[in-house]
Amino acid sequence: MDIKISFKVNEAVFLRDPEKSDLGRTIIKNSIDLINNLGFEAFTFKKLAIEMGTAEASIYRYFENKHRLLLYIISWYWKYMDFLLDFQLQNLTDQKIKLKTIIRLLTHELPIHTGGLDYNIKFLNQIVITESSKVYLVKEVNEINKSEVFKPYKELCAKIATVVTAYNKKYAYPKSLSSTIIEAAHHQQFFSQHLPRLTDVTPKNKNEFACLFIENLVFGVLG
Amino acid sequence: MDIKISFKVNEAVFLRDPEKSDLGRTIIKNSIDLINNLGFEAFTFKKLAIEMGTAEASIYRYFENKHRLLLYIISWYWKYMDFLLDFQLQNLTDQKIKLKTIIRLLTHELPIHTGGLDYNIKFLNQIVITESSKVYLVKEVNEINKSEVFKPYKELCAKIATVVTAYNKKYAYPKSLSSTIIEAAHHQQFFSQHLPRLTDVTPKNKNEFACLFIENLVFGVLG
DNA sequence: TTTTAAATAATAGTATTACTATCATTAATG
DNA sequence: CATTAATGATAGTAATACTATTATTTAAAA
Repeated sequence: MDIKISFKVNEAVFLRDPEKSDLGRTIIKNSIDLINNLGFEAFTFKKLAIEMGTAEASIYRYFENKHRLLLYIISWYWKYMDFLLDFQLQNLTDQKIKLKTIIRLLTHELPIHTGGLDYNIKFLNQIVITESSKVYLVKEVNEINKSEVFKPYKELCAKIATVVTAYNKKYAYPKSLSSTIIEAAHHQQFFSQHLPRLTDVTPKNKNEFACLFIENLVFGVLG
Repeated sequence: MDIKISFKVNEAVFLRDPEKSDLGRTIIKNSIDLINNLGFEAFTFKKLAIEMGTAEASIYRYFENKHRLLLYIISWYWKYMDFLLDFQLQNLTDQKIKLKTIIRLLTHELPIHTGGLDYNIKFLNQIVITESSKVYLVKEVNEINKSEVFKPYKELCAKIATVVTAYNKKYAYPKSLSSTIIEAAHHQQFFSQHLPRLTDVTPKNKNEFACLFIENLVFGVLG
C-alpha cells in the first residue's frame, strides 16, 4: 500500500499550487532544506533558485514572497499535525491519555508516516520551532488574517481545546491553554537547545524535557 | 526631585553608547516610534535617518544593524522590568502577592515612573509584544549569546524563578515556568489583540485577560 | 585661546534583495 | 497537429544594507 498524504493549504497563501507540479514540490522541498540551513532572514528566492537550478522568476510564479512561502510550510505543518492528532486520538477514550498524546506529539519530532513525505521532517521540525511565530508576528497580521490563512492553526488550537474541556469542564481558558502549550512547546525546545538557562533542562532529560515540563504544567492547571 | 533612570546595556550590543549623546538618545526614541509604526521588517536605518533628519551613516556609527538596535531596545526593556520588579517586590513578604505583582507587571503596560523616560512606553510595550522574540529566534543565536547580550533576559527569568521556588519549593521547573509566563504574557496579549480565537478573551475582560489567564495558570501549577 | 581630536553631516558608491517584465522554449492537452 | 500553459533565460528597477570619503561642527586638552 502506497499512500500519498497531501493537504490542501488555503489558496490565498500561494499564486500557483506547489503540490500540483514537480517544480512546485521541488520548491517546497528545497525551501525546507535552505531555510533550515540559512535561517529565514538570510533565505532568499535567488539563493533558492540557484540551489534548485531554476530561475528566480519561476519561484515568484508560485509565491508572492518568502513570507508567503514560510506561511505555506507552516500551514502545511499545522494541517499535518491536525491529521496526526486525529489519527492518534482515534479510539482513545481516556481524556488524560488523549492530552498526553497531544503533548507528546507537540514536543517531539513528527513521526515518519508511511507514504510519501519527501520533506525532511527533522528540518521541518526545526523550522517550526524557530520560524513559525514569524508568520503572524508581523505588522500586516490583521490583513493577512482576513484571508483565513491562519485557520489551520486556529483549528488545531480548537481541537486541543476540546480535549482540554472534555478533561476538565470547569476550566475557563481552554483555548489560551492550547495556544500556550503549542507556543511553549516550541520555545522550550528552542531554549533548551540554545539558551538552556531559561529552562530547567538537564543533560539527562534533554529529549524529554519539553514534554515533561508541559505535561506537568497542563495536569497541574487542569487537576 | 528629578531622578533620571538609565540602565547600562551590554557594550557588545552597540558600537557607540546611545545613552551618551543627544544623537544616540534621539536614535532610540525615534526607533521606538518608527518600529512601532512600520513593524520591524519594514523598518530601515534609511527611513529612521530621514525621520530624524540625519544621515544614515550616523546611525551606523551607533549600531551595526537594525537587529542590534532592536536587541538594544529589548535589553533596555528587560533591565527596566528587572528594576521595576525589585522596586515593586520591595518589602513584600507574602510570596503569593509577590507572584501576583510579577504577573501584573508582565501583562500590563509599564507604569510611567517618575523621572525622565522620554521613550514612548505604549509603543515600547507593543514592540516587546510583537518583536522581542525576533532577537533570539535567529540562526546566529549561539554566536550572539556568547557575548552575553541575553543576560538581562536570563537574569529576569532567574529572579522570577527565585520567587516561584520560594512559593513552592517542590516545583521542579521554576525557570521554564518563568520563561513560559514571560513569553505567554506576550503571546496572549498579541493573540487577544489580533487572533482572539486562539484565546478565551471576551470583550469585557480585554485588558485583564492575559493577567487572569496567567495567574490561573501559575497558581494552578504551583498550588 | 589655540590646538587637537572627536562627532556629525553630506555625499557617493557597491553588492544584494525583492521584485516585474519580456520573450523564447518546452511540455501538456484537446 | 494546434493551442495553451508552464518554464527558462535574461534584463531591468527600486530599495536595502551597508562602507568610504571628506568637509564641517563641537568638545576637550594644552
